[in-house]
Amino acid sequence: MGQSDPVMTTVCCGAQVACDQCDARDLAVCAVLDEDELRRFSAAATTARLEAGQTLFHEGEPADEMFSLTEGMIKLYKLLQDGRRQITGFLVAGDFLGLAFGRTYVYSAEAVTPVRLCRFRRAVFLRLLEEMPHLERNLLGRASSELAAAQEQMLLLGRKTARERLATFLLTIAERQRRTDSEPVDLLMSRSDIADYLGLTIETVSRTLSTMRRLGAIALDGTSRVYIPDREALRTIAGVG
Amino acid sequence: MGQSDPVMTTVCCGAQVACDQCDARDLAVCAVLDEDELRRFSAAATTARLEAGQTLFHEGEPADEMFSLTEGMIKLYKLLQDGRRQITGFLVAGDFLGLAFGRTYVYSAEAVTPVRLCRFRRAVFLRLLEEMPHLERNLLGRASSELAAAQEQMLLLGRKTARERLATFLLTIAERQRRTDSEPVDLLMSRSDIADYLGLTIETVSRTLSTMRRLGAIALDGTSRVYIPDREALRTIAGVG
DNA sequence: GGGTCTCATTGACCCACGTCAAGTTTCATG
DNA sequence: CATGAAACTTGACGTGGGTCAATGAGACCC
Repeated sequence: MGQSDPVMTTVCCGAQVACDQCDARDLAVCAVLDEDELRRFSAAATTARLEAGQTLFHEGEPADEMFSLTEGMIKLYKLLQDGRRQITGFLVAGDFLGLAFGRTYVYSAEAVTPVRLCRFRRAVFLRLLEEMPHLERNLLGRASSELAAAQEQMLLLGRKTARERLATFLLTIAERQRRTDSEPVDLLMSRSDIADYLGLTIETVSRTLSTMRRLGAIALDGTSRVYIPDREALRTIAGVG
Repeated sequence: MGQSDPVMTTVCCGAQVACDQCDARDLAVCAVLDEDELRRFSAAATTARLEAGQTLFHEGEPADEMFSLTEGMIKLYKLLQDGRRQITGFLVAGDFLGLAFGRTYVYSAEAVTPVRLCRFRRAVFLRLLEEMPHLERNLLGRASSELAAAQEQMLLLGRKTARERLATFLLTIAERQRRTDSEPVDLLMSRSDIADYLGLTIETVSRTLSTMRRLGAIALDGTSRVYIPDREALRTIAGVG
């Protein structure tokens, strides 16, 4: 029980990660746990890694596991039978996924970049949830924020123009990366992912970004590095204060 | 403490409602409370009524109260400055609204039909939440389902055609009203509400319903009563199994 | 350095849905 | 049962963004 013992997760895929040197230690659900809780929590977890493009799980599969993302980016999406895809969110370090009280996953999850995650058996996690009220409160808070973000996205998908969608998207990413106006933003995901997130086609995304560049609202360095010289101007385009 | 005492909520607007004769008793969050908890819970609540069209709260206002809808229908929506509106959901008896860990409401809420609700001061409700783990679990389950519904709606708004949107909408309502194929479905909300929920215009909603009627996929009685002769056929149109 | 593969950009054209403008139905009210 | 007023439907037409196709730009590999 010495305070200096690193809390270790079970070895998996050759990757052994100590919670106290985990990038997401202060971002993820485990941030609300005390030392003893963290010990039990991490004992229940295994770690996993995925390469970019690998699938974590598919919509409709039995929801036997839940995950906490510690590194990298994951996209969540739903498909229609003919292949039309809607990306419902991009998750980053600290985000939790797979929480399902139903029996199956309601979306698919795929790595955008290489990722690391903590992995929990569903039943084990639900037991921990009952033992740790902090944890449950934290998850409720997360669910509540995600819901607010989902509603914001419905407004975007239902009522905004292509230009407003792109402006909103860039601002959201810029705020998430906490950069100043002069620093560039890294998109990480492809045009195809952006299109499927914003309810557009890759051509429209490309054209709209080009137009914004021509107008001086943004500058592009390569395909995924974006400079936003004046966020306030972009906010005006985004149609939201 | 006699078991036969009806649990009463505080009088408000002249409406006095006993929990044990409340329509939503088995649907709402209070369904998970034991008798003692219910007593404390209802002691913390007042009841309220709204006429159709009245606003419960506006996006951006301080989120000082939370509500449990016991009767009628409420719509949630967000606005852009120029008046474009996106309805993010229709709530019915048993649904909870106003849960916000942030300081302000992130959407507006307005009565579609006359409604009754239980009303809680935010601080009081959050205290009850800490005392009643069942309640917290129930809210987490609700938030989780709402999130799944929101993702389904993103798929609809981002990727479905007008016809698919209407078919999906009608099926969702039919399932919510738990009617058989031969019984009609009551829409309750206006074409304008349907349009703003599905990311369309009222003209497109009207035209699409007319086309579906001409094709025999639905029959209309007045403007808000819809017969669905063959749900499976509508499911095919909706583009989802 | 050249070949190839993938992803992004750009152009030409098209169509589903939006806009604008009449009708028409419904329903509340005297 | 008239009389509005609001809600809904229908038609004619316009357009934002989709589709299809060609071109360009990296990245990777031999």
